[in-house]
Amino acid sequence: MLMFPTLNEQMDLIRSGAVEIIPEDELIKKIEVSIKKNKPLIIKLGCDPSKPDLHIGHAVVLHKMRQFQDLGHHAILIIGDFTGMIGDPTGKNVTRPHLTLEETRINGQTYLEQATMILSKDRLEVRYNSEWLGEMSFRDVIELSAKYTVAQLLERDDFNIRYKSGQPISVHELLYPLAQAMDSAAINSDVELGGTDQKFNLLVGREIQKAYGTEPQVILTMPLLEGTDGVEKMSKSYNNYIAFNDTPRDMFGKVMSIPDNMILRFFRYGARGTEKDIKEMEEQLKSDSFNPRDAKVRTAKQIVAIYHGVEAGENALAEFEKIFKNKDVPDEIEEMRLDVESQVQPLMDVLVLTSLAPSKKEAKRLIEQGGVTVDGERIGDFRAEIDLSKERLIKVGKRKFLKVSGNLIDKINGKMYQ
RNA sequence: GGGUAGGUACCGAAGCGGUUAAACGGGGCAGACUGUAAAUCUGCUGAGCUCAGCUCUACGGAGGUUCGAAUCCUUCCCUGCCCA
Repeated sequence: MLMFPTLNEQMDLIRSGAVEIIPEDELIKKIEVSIKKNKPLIIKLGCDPSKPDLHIGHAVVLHKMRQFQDLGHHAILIIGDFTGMIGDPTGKNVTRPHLTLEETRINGQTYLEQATMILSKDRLEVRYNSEWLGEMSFRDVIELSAKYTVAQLLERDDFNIRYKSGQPISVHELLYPLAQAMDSAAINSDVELGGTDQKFNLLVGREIQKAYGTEPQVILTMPLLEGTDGVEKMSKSYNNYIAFNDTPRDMFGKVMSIPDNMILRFFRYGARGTEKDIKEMEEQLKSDSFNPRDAKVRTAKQIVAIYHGVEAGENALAEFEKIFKNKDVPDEIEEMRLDVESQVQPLMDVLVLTSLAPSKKEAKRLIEQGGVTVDGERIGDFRAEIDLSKERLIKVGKRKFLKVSGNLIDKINGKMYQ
């Protein structure tokens, strides 16, 4: 038999880090009923499978979902395979390309794999919204859209801005919030989680649930974590993200690159810092004798540990110190063998063939700017050649390392020598 | 349906017949510096080559005028706004 923590215990944990809970008293009531009837709440989190690469910004809300699971509630992850075909309006004036159902399905699977790095697999249900949205007839859609008005939809900030500034809004984009709201009605969610940018959509869910005669969900919003630049929100398009699938080394380095004033935020929302630890770090950062770098290291280690384990966090730290403090080379460097007709190759070509540079022009620039090192020796002449008969260590910029060697092949019949 | 304003490189935005691979800003990359992959400063930022030079591709698409077009003309596509 399940035992739920007390109301206060639940609320303390649920409130921590949340921006808004609307309306909070309804949540309290729901939890009270849940404890009394010993019945878990249904917690909804929708995800957009058009972008299957999760980053730490997405993690904020997943961590919250996990807390609900730990409290004994039932998590439903909705993969928006159907809505993915529409694409959530991003506020950008470009309407995004639509994906096919198959594509969104594949992405959804990838998404799930990553999400379960944070979510528990117990008390987790995964639903695809094509299940109900795909079944709706045009009549159903009209019925649904009759329950909401254009003016209400235009209240949404990004619609509003686009409308006022004369940028296009397609009708299907307007329909998106309604589709998402339909999900809530379909699964009877008690609580829906989302980033603060989702507030509008989440609230529409309440209205639509009421319109279909079910108890409205409570919405809980989490902040949007800024990216490594500390300015824009974390997003792939700003290239300021830390992906779940980043290597420990990259993850660590990226955390180390955040501005000092972001340390606490990353610690709380990215590293899952407890209230107690956050307080402690806050005090430390206030003291002059404390080096903010140490707080960053702690945050970085903890974040790496979530995705790669504690040991990986320690190793990443060691590597980082090696590369940047001691300007040394990392322990593990990727190796690559190139098929060549001659062991002596122009360095520029090698850079392009190994994808260290995207084009020969770019390779030339890198060399001329002194960004390329072979076996520790800086090469300044873009015409330089490199002998690949033994393994060479090429370094491009501060943090790209590659061991390259040549693999002689016969041009005529493609046979390998060696 | 009528009128009108637009569509420029990764993004924003100049240019409105030649000296424009296209000002400026952001972003990105490299170098110096640093606790730091932060901040700051400097440089670079379409591609290929027999590389202080040459060639090709590029200003929504397709044609045309011209010695020469992102810039002028025709036409098509896309978008905003106003009127109906």
